[in-house]
Amino acid sequence: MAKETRLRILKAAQLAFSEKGFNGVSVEEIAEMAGVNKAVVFYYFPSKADLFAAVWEQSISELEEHIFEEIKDESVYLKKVKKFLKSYIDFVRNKRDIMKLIEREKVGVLSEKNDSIISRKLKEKYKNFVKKIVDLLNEGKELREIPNEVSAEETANIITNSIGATIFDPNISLENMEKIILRTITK
Amino acid sequence: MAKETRLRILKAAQLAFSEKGFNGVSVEEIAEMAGVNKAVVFYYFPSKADLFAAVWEQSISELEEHIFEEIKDESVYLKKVKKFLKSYIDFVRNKRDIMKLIEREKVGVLSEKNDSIISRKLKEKYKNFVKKIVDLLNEGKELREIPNEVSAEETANIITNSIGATIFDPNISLENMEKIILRTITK
DNA sequence: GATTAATCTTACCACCTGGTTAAAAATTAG
DNA sequence: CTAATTTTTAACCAGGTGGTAAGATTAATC
Repeated sequence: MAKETRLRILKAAQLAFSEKGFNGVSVEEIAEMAGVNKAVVFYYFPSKADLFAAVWEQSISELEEHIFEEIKDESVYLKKVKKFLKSYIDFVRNKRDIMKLIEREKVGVLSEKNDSIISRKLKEKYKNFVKKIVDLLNEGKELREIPNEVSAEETANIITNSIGATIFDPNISLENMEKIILRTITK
Repeated sequence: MAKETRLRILKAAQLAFSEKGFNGVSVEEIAEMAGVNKAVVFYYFPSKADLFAAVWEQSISELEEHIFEEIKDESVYLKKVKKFLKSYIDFVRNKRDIMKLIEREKVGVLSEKNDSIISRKLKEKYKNFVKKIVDLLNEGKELREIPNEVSAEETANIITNSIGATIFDPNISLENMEKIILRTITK
């Protein structure tokens, strides 16, 4: 066992939180799923909230890396933005549990009420991800590929909030989503 | 007191659930907010889940009625769809707690694996609301005001998931959102 | 092989949870 | 005014919660 234990707990927590949400799952459940004793969880993570923080940061990172790694070599803007949407959709399809976690906990993370250092960091993490999309869109405006009346912040908001939500409605076609979004941002 | 007690509990629960989510709030908390004894809550609602169900159904109804009441007299399609967006935005602005509740619990309601009669009804309630938007959009396609390549289901998905989410980001301009959505659905 | 450090287990705790019960208070009906 | 009914109260319960303490086991260091 030894060193991979922490990772097993993280993975189990990711799945558990994605299925039942932070408040819907107990540390004992997570421990069972990871095949470890409950106290071991607290050995590796000071509290349930800290465990969640670790899961959140890792989940956003995975999404972020998956999307932006694939488009970084593309220099033709329109191709880049198309690749961006494709890889976003790809992530929703293949990493359903991570996407579900993000969708489920987004509200709790962004909800302004709690202002502890830990929750401010989680908020930051997510906002930073969105900002990268805003930057991508602004790049297109500078290149005159995206019309000026399409504001980047709001478009990024539309993209992030509507693509992820599709996992809760099996009838939604991601291809149609892609088509509509592309239609919206291009002339 | 007497008959209005039930309503006070409902209102308190609506606020409580919107702020902390179903699992994040206890029945005792709700009771305190409503100014009643905890047992009174169980006197009016058989269980916490039933209380939530009542809150959910009422919240969706309020949103639904607010939006569709205002547009039912409009016969010019483009005006109707513009009014629709305006009243949607109006609701987000003025009924923040209800919107927050819907945004927060949407995931839980839609992804509930347990197919109990109660949770199936909640899912149904929300899907029915979305369907009304789909119908509105399809009406526009029949009237040739909305292009065929803009699929109604996916557009409704975009609208419902992105407008509501704005409450968690104070920097998002609802007017810009409106502009973008209008741009998307019209030629 | 002994010492030290890292990891894991068992047992426990105080508190909170949704929910119940039986009786008291308030309201309504006769 | 009294009896029946509705509404509210306080006290309680069994099970679960996040979290802790102390010791046992394993692994690393000398």
